[in-house]
Amino acid sequence: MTQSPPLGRALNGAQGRSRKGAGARIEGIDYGPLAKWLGFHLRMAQIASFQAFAAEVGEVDLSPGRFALLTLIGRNPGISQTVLSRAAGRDKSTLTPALRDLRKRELILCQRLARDRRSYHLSLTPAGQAMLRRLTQCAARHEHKLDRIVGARDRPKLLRVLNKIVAELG
Amino acid sequence: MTQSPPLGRALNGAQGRSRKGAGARIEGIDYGPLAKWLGFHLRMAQIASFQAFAAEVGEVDLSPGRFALLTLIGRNPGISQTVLSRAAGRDKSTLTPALRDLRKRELILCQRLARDRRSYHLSLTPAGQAMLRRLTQCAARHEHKLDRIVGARDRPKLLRVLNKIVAELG
DNA sequence: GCCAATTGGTCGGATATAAAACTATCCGAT
DNA sequence: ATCGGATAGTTTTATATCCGACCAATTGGC
Repeated sequence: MTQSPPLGRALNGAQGRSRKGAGARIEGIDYGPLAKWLGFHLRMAQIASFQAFAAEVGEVDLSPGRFALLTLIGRNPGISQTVLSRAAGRDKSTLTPALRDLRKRELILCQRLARDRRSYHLSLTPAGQAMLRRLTQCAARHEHKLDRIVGARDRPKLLRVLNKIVAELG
Repeated sequence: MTQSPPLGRALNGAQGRSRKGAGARIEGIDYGPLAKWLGFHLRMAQIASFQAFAAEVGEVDLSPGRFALLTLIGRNPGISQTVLSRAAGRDKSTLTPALRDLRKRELILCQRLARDRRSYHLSLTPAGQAMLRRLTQCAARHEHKLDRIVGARDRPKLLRVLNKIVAELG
């Protein structure tokens, strides 16, 4: 048995921050049933979105995946790693190296509380908050691009459908 | 600078075949701006879809990523690795181990033609065609699930939007 | 024809991810 | 109070992926 991608995987996640290939459909290729399958197109759209986001972030040296973590920690100070992993849709073991990196960069705080010394309480440092603000602006530009593509009218519907997929498949 | 995901991220593709966590939104968590961002939801939906597909495939020991490759090769016999990689939205270097595995399992044929001895002409073996048929049935079941979630009415629209994202961001 | 540029594929290095096994801690029942 | 099960994180192992560097074959300009 193997992994995925990341998809995705995902979207952001396990994919790279490539700017090269990948994206548009290729001329002269018969996609067969793939052309009609939502799963395949979800994957392709996620990859494209991820790459575009990475390009938007650009010089700021923080991957989209880390950005999602920062946002969730910023919004939920005191969150634990396990809950964070589920919120971000990743395995808890994945977070160990990611959070270690964020901690090393002084972007987050990992506090062991006396109350329960198994878990950590995660929170942002001031530097983390500043980084989050900066990235949030990049993300807003990226979302603006997507808005132009999707259209303001269809956007809420798209969000609803994606949510439904996540909720009912999970 | 880092990679992604896979998507997938993959996406998929680049994601794993997990069946565990990941999927539904978590109670009591404030997603903040993430809740409104298409990029994030694309990622989450792709991960959920990927995992559901992996569960559907189940005992058949072939990952969703390999399945996309088989489909594309089956539909485009004689395709080269580079074209295949772009069609599948992955880097060409990624295909080297994947195709080696498919070849070892006798599912595909890699022929060097005298015409241009750099490239391979890829095609399915009879076993590959049988495997593809089997997986196509799994995929159909998976798509049927998605159909129930998305609704037959909205499905074409969703496909169109996802396509547009891929086309215009690429 | 010859050499530079291009193209197809592979390799090595780095990161992301998941699953399973493990450690440490906590909690509940007896 | 103690022991067994549950919970939080980490580690280990295995894939997947990207990117840049590389090699081989082809092609085009001269």
